[in-house]
Amino acid sequence: MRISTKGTYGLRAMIDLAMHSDSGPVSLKSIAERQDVSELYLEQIFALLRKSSLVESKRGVKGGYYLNREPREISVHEILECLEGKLSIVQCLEDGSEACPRDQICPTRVLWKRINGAIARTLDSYTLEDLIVEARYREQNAPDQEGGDILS
Amino acid sequence: MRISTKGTYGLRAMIDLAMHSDSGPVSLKSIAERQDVSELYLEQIFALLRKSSLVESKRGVKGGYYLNREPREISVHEILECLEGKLSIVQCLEDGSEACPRDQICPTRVLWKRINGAIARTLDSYTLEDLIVEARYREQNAPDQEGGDILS
DNA sequence: ATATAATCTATCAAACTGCTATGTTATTCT
DNA sequence: AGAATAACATAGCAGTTTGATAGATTATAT
Repeated sequence: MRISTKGTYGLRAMIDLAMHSDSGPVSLKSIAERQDVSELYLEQIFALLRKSSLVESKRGVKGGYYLNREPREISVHEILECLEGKLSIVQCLEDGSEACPRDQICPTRVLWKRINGAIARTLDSYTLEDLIVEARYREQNAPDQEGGDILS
Repeated sequence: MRISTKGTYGLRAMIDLAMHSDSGPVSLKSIAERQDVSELYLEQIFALLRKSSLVESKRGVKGGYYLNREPREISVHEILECLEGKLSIVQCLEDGSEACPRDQICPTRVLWKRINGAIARTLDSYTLEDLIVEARYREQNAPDQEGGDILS
């Protein structure tokens, strides 16, 4: 299964959320603005994150979302599985997939399992905190985009 | 990018082709029967394999396809890329994808690249020959399915 | 000549993706 | 109390992809 915008937006939103949660709940509106994605689409994404208890919410004015655990206690794997379902490079090894009649003789099954394993291991090795560190680093070292105003 | 049936059928078909190419070209009809997939669909798949020179063909009676190289000289990666295009877990790192305006600051990019790398490395480590060995092994050790006739 | 099998082009239904639209409910602030 | 804010819920929808099918043409062995 390829990771769709649901997963990529969601992960970026979680990083954004973590980086802006010093002063209470973070509204989807603010995340949507900073990340330049549809707020309505984010709503759907956060509905899933909430169901998996990765975030909690507070309604009304000054409301918004906040993380339910420390960033270093949240693996990227968890976030993506919550949004995309069990990740598998092929459909036949996916969660709800009906049993393949060829599974006993299929010579490619081993291969797909290895790839799924490699993906899972990579995702498990990253926590949300790791990505926050990465984000902060990039913030500092990014080419200055504000300066663009002057140059035309 | 998830690997679709195009890739999985194609890979299985290549294994099948390799295992039955002792006596000249192998027809798609025979592959389709053995692998239980649509012959017309296989045609589209083999059109791609031929364009990438992984197979060659001979028309007419006694015609069919044959491998252009030895199975151990053909990596699974090649076969799948030929059928699915450059494999990437996310669209933004895909081949024809337009440059992401956020690529300099995106904290998740590293992660996707790692996963793509892990997938590529796994696929590179398998040749068609490896899968043939796997297939022969499974052929021998599979639960006897012919016996089913007797038991109703 | 006939049967076989590749080759080519077009079409298509169903599913998925990436949204948008339209509300309703809860909470804070004035 | 009332207005503004923001989560929550459900429905719809255009565009793309997927997994084929259909029909016709060309090449080759017997």
